[in-house]
Parts: sequence; C-alpha cells; structure tokens
Amino acid sequence: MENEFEKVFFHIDLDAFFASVEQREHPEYKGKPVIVGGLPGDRRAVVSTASYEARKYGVHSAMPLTKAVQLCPEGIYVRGNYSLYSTVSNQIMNIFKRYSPYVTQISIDEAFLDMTGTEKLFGKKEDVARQIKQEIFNETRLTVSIGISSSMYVSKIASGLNKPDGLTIVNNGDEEKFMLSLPLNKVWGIGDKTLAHIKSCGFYSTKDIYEKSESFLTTLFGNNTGSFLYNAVRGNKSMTFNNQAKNPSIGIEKTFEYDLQEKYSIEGALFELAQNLMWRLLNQKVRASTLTVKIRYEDFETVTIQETFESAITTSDELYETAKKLFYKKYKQNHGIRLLGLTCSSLISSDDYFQTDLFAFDRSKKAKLEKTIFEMESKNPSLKVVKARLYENHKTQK
DNA sequence: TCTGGGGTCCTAGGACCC
DNA sequence: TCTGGGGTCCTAGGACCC
Repeated sequence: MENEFEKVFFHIDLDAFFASVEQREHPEYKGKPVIVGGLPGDRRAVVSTASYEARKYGVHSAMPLTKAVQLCPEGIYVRGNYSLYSTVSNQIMNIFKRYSPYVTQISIDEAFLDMTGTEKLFGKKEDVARQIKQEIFNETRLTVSIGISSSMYVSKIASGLNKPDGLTIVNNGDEEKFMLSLPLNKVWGIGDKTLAHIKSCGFYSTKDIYEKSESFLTTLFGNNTGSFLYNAVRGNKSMTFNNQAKNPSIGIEKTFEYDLQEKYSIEGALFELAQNLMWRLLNQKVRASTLTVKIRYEDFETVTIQETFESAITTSDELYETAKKLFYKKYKQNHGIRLLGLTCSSLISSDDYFQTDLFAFDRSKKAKLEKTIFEMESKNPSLKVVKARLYENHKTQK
C-alpha cells in the first residue's frame, strides 16, 4: 500500500537541446552530426551542444571547437540561435505547468516537477511520464528524458542515465541502492577537482564513501563537501534544488578572438560590455550596487576586482567609468588580455531604488532616457550607428 | 585540443567592532 | 610586552553546473 505522503519528483531534461532544435528547424540536418557553438575557423569557440550523431565521433559539450572539427570534419556547425532556444524552452516549461503547480526550472533545458499526490488526478507515475513525453513531442517535435524518485537529487541523476528519450524510475526506498550502483563520476556535484581529491584519498566508488562516517568525511574534505558526500551517496531526500539565489547576479563576458594589447581596444571593449550589461539590467528592471570586473590574461591567469557602492549604478556611462576605474586598479600592463567580464550583483528592483534614494531623482530621469534609447535601438538596429559615433567622440576627447 | 558564457555557492583572510 | 575571542561584513579566488 502506498504512503499518502510519499514525495514524487520528476526531473525532466531535454535531449541535446540546442542541437535538436537545429535539427527540427532544418530537416536536412536530421540524422547528421550537428554541433552548436561555433563555425569551423572560430579560434576560441567551444562546443555548446553536440547532437547524438556527433557524440559518436567523440564530440561533447565544452570541447574546444577546433578539436571537434578534427574529430568530425563532416559535421554541421552552427553558432546557435539562442533566442529561439529560449522561446522553445518557455513553451516546454508551460507544458510542465499543466501537470504540476510546482515547477522549478533549473536551467534552460531542465526542470523539476513536484508530482506528489497527483496519482489520482493523472494516473501512475510511469503513465503520466509517457504522456508528458508524448505531449512535448506532439507540440515541439523534441524528446526529453525523465527521472522519477522521491528525492530531487536522485531524480536529477536518474534522468541522465537513459538518454535520449529515457525514462528512469527509482522506487521509494531504493534511493540508496541506486546511488551505490553509480560510478563516482555520475554523482552530481563531484567535478574533476573533487573527483581527483577523493581518489587520492583512496575512495573509488560510492560504496567506499558510504562506509565512512560523516565526521570522518568532514575531517577529510571539510564540513561542506564532507556532509554533501555523506548525504549524496545515500540519495538523501533532504537534498533539494532551489532556484532562488541568495545574491543573484547578472553578468556579461567576452573572450576575444585575439588578445587585446592596447588601451584603445581594451577601453572600447569595456565600453561595449557596459552598454550591453546596462541594457540587460534595464530590461530586468533592476539596479546594482556591486560591480565585479574580470580579467583573463593570455596565459589564462584570471583575476577579479569587485566593489560595492553606497548607491546603485544607474546609467551605462556610470557603469563604464566604474568598470574602467576597477580595471586599472588590477591591470598588469604588457600582458595580453584574452577575456574581459563585468558582473553586477546586490541587485534591487528599480522601483524600490527610485523610491528610497533621495538623490536618485535626477539620475532617474537620465536612466529613463537611456532606457528609451535602448528600446528604440532594439527596434531599429541602424540607430546603433549613433552610439558607435558617440564612442568615437568619447575616445578622441581623451 | 588550449580551454565559451551564463550562473551559483563556498572558503579563507582581513577589517572592524564590542 | 608580544598580544582574547566572537561576530559580521567584504573581497578574491575557485569549484561546479548547464
């Protein structure tokens, strides 16, 4: 007899999402190796998603594109259409909402559905899972993989085991057995570094970890990682996924095809990043009082510098000037720059901001003007020319 | 093979306060 | 002379995930 309070979580993951959307949009790509992330010749691109056909060549996510081209010269390479992926993602998230009021999206291509107590309404777990798959396929021509268990953490791992178009159910009570059957590299949350550390301590399987006490593990790996490992190998039901960040951030970064060497091009890049980032802040109706500047040098050494201000940054000029100031505090001259990034945090909604900051009135007008300009620009891209010319003037004044 | 871009969270050390 | 203990906030760096 089934416990009325048994928790049921579905984790649903789209299969090779970006590549599958490309195959759907271009029927001639069907059955062929499709690689999303860049075109052959892009010097510093990496693979974002490889279709299952491409994976047979050994191509996978995060692989440098140059390597992918070597492994799979006959592949179909595309840079990707991210606004389309985002639209399709929303469409699928809306299908999920027909089945549960508790949908937790954790990235563009995956979500948890809390299906606790829905059996009377929709039927057995397995049947409803198949129905969701069918509905998604009918409406989007895409396939998903589903993992089901009473633990979010276990469901998340289960959905990845029988891809593509998979369905993996771990019955209530079998979570521990399931975790103990997995190799260490399938344990979500153990990356390369932690895996190497774990192995260097003589643990080669989830069972090796399972046999140790929590205090032993925390002594060896620190409080956090130790407790995590202890609970993970037990498929602990209290391990949840939460999509509300404590200090959310919005950032933008760019790796340059060729390292930047000159002040002129560095400042130009910072200017453009500031423009684009402010556009995103305005769009999301937030202001930020913390700014982080990230610099990655030609040798891949990466440094950041961050400052929190008493009042929020309101315009892209302010963002640019602030970014430049932080940048020069850290910058090592005569080192080529491979990447620059700007990240805003300590976000507050712009409504709150303009209500609480007594000095904001004047800047509020400026910010609103800027938002109007951004909106005009996005409707009419040729207006960007004006901004470019503004920047040319800006540079010659220096 | 020479390593994207978007995020989140953790840790360690220093500053500062009582 | 040779240096408390606890709490909190901030910063820089790093691990991890998709």
